[in-house]
Amino acid sequence: MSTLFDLPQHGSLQSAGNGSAGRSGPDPEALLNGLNPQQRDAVVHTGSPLLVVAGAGSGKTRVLTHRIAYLLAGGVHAGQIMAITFTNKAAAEMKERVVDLVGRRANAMWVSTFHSMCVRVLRREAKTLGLSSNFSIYDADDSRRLITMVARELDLDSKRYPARTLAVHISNLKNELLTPEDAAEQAGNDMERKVAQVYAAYQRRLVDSNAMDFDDLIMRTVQLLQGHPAVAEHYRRRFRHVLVDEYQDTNHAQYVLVRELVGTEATDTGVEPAELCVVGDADQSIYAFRGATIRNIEEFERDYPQARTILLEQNYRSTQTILSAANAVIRRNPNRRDKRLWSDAGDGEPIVGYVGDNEHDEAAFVAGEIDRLVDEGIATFNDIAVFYRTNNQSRVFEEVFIRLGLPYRVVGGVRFYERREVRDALAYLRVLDNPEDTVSLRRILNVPRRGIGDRAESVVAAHAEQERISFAAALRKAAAGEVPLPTRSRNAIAGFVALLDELQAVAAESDVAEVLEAVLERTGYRAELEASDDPQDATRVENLTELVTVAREFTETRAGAAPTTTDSGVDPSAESVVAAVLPAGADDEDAADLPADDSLSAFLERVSLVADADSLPESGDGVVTLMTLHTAKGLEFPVVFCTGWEDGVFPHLRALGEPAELAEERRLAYVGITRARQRLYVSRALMRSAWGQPMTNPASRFLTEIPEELMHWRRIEPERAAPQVRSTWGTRGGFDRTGADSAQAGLAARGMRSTGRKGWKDTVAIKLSAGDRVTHDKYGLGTVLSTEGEGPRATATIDFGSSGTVRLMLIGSVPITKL
DNA sequence: GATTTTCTACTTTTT
DNA sequence: GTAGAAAATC
Repeated sequence: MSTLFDLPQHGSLQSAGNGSAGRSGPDPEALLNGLNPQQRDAVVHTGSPLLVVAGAGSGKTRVLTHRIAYLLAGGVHAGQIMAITFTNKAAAEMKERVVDLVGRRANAMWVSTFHSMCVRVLRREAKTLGLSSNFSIYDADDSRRLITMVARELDLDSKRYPARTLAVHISNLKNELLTPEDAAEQAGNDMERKVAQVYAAYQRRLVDSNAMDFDDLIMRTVQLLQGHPAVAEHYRRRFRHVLVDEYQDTNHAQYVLVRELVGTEATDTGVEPAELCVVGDADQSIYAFRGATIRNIEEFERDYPQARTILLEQNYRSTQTILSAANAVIRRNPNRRDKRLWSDAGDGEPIVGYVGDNEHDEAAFVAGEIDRLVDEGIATFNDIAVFYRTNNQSRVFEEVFIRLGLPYRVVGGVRFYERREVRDALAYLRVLDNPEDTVSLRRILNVPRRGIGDRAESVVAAHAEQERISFAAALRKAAAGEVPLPTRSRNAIAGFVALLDELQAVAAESDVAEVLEAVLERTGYRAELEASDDPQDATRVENLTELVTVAREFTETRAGAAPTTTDSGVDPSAESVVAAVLPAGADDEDAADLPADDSLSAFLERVSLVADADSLPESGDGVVTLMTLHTAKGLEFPVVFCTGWEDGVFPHLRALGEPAELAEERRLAYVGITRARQRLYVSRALMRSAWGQPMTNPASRFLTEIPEELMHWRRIEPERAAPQVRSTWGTRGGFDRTGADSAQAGLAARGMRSTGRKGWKDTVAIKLSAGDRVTHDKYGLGTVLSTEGEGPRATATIDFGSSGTVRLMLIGSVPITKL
């Protein structure tokens, strides 16, 4: 069914690749075949910095890979090229495609994620920075644990200063390249002062543990380059071409890193700035919440005054109908550079809309429609994807799909490497690899239970602090009886220390899989799970077995004479987890810098940096793909179902009052719409249970932003608005009342609900102020714009989004709940 | 120190 | 509805 979209673009890629992959290198001109004029410009541009603004489906990857191939064909050595992506998958794909175009010599390029690239540099330059090259890499969970410990030691109220919040703040500071001292200096309120305090202690503890978190990897590389001109010059001399993908997702630290790598002017020794090419689309920036700043792409021309900008607006993916919808939605975002995607693929099918009574009805519609499309031969299961805003929305679909026997696969959710058992097992390995890794050590201290409780742990921790020794050292002293502890605790600790020594001995002479096996056996971890009658524990055992397989594959691949490509020797049917962990392109000239002789370190680094192991199903599995909108970025499907388009669900509740967040949600809608090639469905539900309670949600404002003429409504909201509901909550019918009347109606509804929850009196009066978010039994979700008057005369003007802006009296019992 | 119970707070998440 | 943490109890 994809014939409609088999445009010349796709064919020519193949021919350029196959025709020119010979040893002598491809003919540069052949690489331009089948490119449109803008793409061609981007490929051949030389000299000044280049920004390629690549709309969805405009052939961004083609431009990048062809540009690299073109450079290579023009005499640039592969070793002079650095290409940076955000995911390992994107890196592997890019390398593979360049290899297809120019052959194996492309393997000498550095194509990696920001983080891998930094690890590589940091390990190599460890001496310069005075750190040990076998540092551990802490992920978000490790770093949150460490922050919890630090906050507890500082006696912070864990309610007022939750570890999560502290972690976010510290991460933001690092993304802005601010040190603990900077943070302390500019702290303006209580939270910021505490954050600065925690940050300082946390950073000290990281260093003590010989560890870096993800943000450190970037920040410390920047510090390295800025603080050591000779090092910076070395890399600048070496990498003459730097390419950055998904530039809209870079944060400030990454932006500075790129600038330092490339250089802005010639060095004293005459090294000119490298050539920079960044590719991205501000409209697809959906990671601001992780620190990405759209500013970097918007201000590129200011950052690099010589820059040339090329716009790619021709889309090779979707029908014009789909693109028109995407354009119409994204146009509502303020302050954006206007960009209009167009296609010559024709209008295609209208966008199908559906309004379900509830989420089950919505899911049933989606399932039924999928069934029909496949039945009628319009699509295969593979062609179809279902998107939702949050992971928990997948459940309804799974239920219906199972009931109807539709094959599906949920992408994302709890990832393999985030599972408790996997992390526990890896923590053991990490302690064996880096005994100073306090977070991992404390994680496994009493896992499985061995009689070392909180009490004993804090005594040891306090002792470590007092004596200014590491936790590991204090633990050994405790085992030797040099720390005041009950005998029982002391014995337990002694047993644990002996166990670690024993495992250490195994680690010294075995490969990773064997060490892992020894850990699972000798700690009794596996035995405990096997003895359990909790069905979840059976899955845990399976996951651990899977982890052993991953380790074994890893060792085998490394042992086999220098693998040449990412996919060599990998059973295509093997779990994606395995594939993701295998060493990628280990045959470049720098392989010697890597911890090649130490398979444990190498394995741990791999699993830390390749956490997106549950990667996407390869096509051909014959399943429908279910995923969040975020996960969908970068993918495409012939048929796409965008579900849950309700204010409060999508856009998410938390974004309703914040213009910046709302804009990001809208970009998410844009991403979702533009994933579809031929058919797009958009649906919502009138009622949906959230947090155990049924909620009525108004239509998503994004839904109303799609021009009516592009839509074909399969089912719309019934005339009488909200349907009769027998539950103890909700409105009774959609009568068009005045504010006062609706307050009366709400009284009844509210009363019934309230008795069940917090009692009647609570609901009689409500205090609101501008910015508050509320739900109204009739109007749904809204944001308070302003309040007027006091006491019984108080009123509030509330923006209910698509339900309009309403002024309500706040007397008696308005059917309003403050969120 | 372990186990059970209660409470609470809920995005998205490339590394 | 549920997972993770804190508090209460054994």
